[in-house]
Amino acid sequence: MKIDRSQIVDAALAILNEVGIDGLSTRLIAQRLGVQQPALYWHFKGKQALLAAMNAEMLKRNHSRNMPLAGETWQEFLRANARSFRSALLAWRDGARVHAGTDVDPSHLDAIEAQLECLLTAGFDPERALALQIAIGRYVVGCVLEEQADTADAQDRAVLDIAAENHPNLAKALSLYRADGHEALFEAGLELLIAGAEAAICRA
Amino acid sequence: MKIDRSQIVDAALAILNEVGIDGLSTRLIAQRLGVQQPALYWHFKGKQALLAAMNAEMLKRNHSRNMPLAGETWQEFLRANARSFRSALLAWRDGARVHAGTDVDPSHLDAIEAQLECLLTAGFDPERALALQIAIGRYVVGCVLEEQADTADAQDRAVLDIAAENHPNLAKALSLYRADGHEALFEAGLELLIAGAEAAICRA
DNA sequence: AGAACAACTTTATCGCCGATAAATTATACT
DNA sequence: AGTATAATTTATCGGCGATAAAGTTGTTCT
Repeated sequence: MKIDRSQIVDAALAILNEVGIDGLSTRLIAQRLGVQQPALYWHFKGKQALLAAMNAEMLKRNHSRNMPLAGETWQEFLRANARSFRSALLAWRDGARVHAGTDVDPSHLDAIEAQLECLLTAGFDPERALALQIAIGRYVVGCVLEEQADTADAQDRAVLDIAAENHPNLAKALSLYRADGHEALFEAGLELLIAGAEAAICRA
Repeated sequence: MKIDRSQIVDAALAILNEVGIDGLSTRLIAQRLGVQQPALYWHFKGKQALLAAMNAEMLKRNHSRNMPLAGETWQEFLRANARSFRSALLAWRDGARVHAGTDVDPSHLDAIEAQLECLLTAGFDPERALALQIAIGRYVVGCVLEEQADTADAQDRAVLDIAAENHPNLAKALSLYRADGHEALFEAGLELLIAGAEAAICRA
């Protein structure tokens, strides 16, 4: 059987969804491809390189909104961009853990350049523009990481409920948290960042 | 040799700083304690439980600003709290990776309650107060995670420099990024979140 | 045709890992 | 002294990422 890099990445992503990143082994991937495990090492230097390729493929498939559109305000673009990034990480099990710990992908530099351009045109100075972009990126990764790590079962939730009985503020907030879910929480933080940027640009 | 949980956690944290989380093995910890590896399993159900204890100890030792002080504005407290949290994660190698993937520590519920109280007094509704706290927490984790993952050597930096030659905005931003460093970047994002919260509360 | 070479996979093996079971020793209490 | 409980040791399991070396396949040059 002859295989190439893209087949390996495809198989690895499929298995990632089935067993999660902790269960993702080179042996499992090779088995799926009908090949012996060391064969993968001809195509990838090591597992780290494979994870980097998986990350790139994840983003390529789902992170579509990485360039500003004509006529789009910077706020609209930042929202769309952040949501697109989040979706891409959420689209695969443990996507955020796959992404974290990969280096900057040089193929995205064009997009970064265009994004900066959009912010500079809006009146940000280069320092603030970069800080804003990086802050949103790190916020997104932090959010998805916790969202995908959230394995709280009924028992865990009960423990929190009992603890909350003596913490009225927490109890109130907790019920809102559960009703709204991860997405509303993500959006709320995203709006904080954008509103903060608006305030900063008005002050400038 | 007789050991207890706190000795194990101490040894594990020391070794964490020496070899990083990927090199942290139960055998290494046991060796340091002059004990056989399965001995650890009497004190901890598994490695996950040990990591949770390490996380708790990390925060206990360094995350001191987790309660609002009398007379402190909510902005001042949020800043101090976020910086304290960040310092605690930075204080050990791969601290953010240790922290990510641990569940909410019930022993911190009192602090969370007091923090919410502080924000509610300032005029936030419970939903926004919780969202603000969570957003800051996730932002901090995202920041430290990338900061500690940043192993870019001279060669990586050179690759970025070359790529930046065709990307003037990126080049400008990059030089600022390198001059200011991780801390300034962290502070900039933190100020965005707080400014956004100020805007939200004024609108309410 | 046949040799040389490169591309790719297999077989075999290394040293490590987390975890469990069962036997063993230490400690504390009566 | 004797017994229960706490704690550790020995032995072992299955699985992991990685490497070395041998084998296979297909192409190219003469």
